[in-house]
Amino acid sequence: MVDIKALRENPEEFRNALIKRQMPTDLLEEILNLDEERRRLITETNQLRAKRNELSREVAKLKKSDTDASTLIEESKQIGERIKAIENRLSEIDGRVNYLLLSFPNPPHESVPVGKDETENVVIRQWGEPRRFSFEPRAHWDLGPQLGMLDFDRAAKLSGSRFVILRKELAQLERALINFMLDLHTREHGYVEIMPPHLVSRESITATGQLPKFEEELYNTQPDDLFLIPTAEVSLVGMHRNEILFEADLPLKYVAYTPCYRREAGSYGKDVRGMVRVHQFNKVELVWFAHPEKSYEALEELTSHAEEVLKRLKLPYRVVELCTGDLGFAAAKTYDIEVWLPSYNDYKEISSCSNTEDFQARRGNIRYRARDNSLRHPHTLNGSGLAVGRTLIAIMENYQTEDGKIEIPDVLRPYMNGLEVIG
RNA sequence: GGAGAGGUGGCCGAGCGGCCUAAGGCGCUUGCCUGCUAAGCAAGUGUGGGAGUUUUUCCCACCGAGGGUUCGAAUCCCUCCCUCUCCGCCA
Repeated sequence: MVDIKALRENPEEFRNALIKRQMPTDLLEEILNLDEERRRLITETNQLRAKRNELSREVAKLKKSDTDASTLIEESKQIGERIKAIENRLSEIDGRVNYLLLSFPNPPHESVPVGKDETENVVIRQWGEPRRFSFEPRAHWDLGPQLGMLDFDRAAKLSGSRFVILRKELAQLERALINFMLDLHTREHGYVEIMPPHLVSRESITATGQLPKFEEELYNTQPDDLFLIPTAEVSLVGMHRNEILFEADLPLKYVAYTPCYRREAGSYGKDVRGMVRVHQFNKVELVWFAHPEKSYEALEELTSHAEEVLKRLKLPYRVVELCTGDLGFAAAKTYDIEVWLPSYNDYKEISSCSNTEDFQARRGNIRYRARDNSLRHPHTLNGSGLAVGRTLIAIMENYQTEDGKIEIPDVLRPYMNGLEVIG
């Protein structure tokens, strides 16, 4: 959530933020108009309340001295009615302003390249070389079923399209990847491992920014109105909702493995084959609560932690900085990590690392007590470390052999009982 | 699902119609003292909002959430949410 005070004092900056994001600016104008009316009405009710409080004190005095106070009481009553009338209008405005503020995207950081869409993202660095195959490489959606280890048909029977069943060594490899990633981040990168709930309340998921604007992307459960998390970021950030942290404890670094559930409502034509885009996938997620002055260093560090997974798996990747037009709603700055996929003959997103600055902390009322005793919002960062399903795809396709088998990357063999090849 | 208890500042906890401008303690900050640390002593320390000033300030709201009663609510009434204990069911 943006800071209404900052918005009021510097509307031009926020208007530019919307323009850079290729978004209409009408919600900004509406907020400014309502905010002005709101402040006028607040001033008015404050004055009326002050008057009423004064009358009340006098009534108390008169009653003590057994004097008639009916005139004052009558006046006080009338003031009460006026207050109520204004309050009705005020709560209407509050509701609307709040909704608009919750719908306002995070302004991009000044370092973010301005651009209209994903074609203007900037490649920052590249690691490894795509493998040159001496044969025609198979796509994972051919290779998996051939091995009898990916089953899209039965998954569709169970749940519909965009679901997948893993079998045998491929299921085991998915589990190995999860453990490998968790071990790396907890043992070498200093993260605290969390196993959080996958069902969260409306309030929790509003804090991270998925609500109120993107409800159609979420699975909602009734009658409890709980949401299946689209990413563990929701649970990890939400953990500290309405809390006051200690400055000395920052940064807090969490890692969690969870499944992620996404309706993929707007993506009917995209990635229709295979398990690149499915409604349920596993992910290991990294989240930081960082000191505001150190959050951009933190973003570099977090991104490097995600990259380290790919380096150890020896999977070629590149890091892309998203331009303003492609930036997610809650992010001030984002690096996407893209892994090489032979089936796409291109790099494909496998991690997205973002600094949301105080955007989520504000929405979630997460603060910390600074050394001078003041309260401030920490910055929150999140990144996949990594999307497990897509990592599995990358291994299948990049490590495949001519006879349709899959070599197991060295670092995963201890997690596979020493197995070297699948198939 | 049933019965009971409870939700008050960063934390613990008192208050149960106007003297609450929320006691007291812990913690935290600063200073003093001090081989270091700890202890001790002193002072300070709630949040949010509005108006003004940009140094000093004034006003309003907030005691789980929302309604209600009242001239006036942390305090009384209603609804809801959450936590804990016990019972039932259950992996």
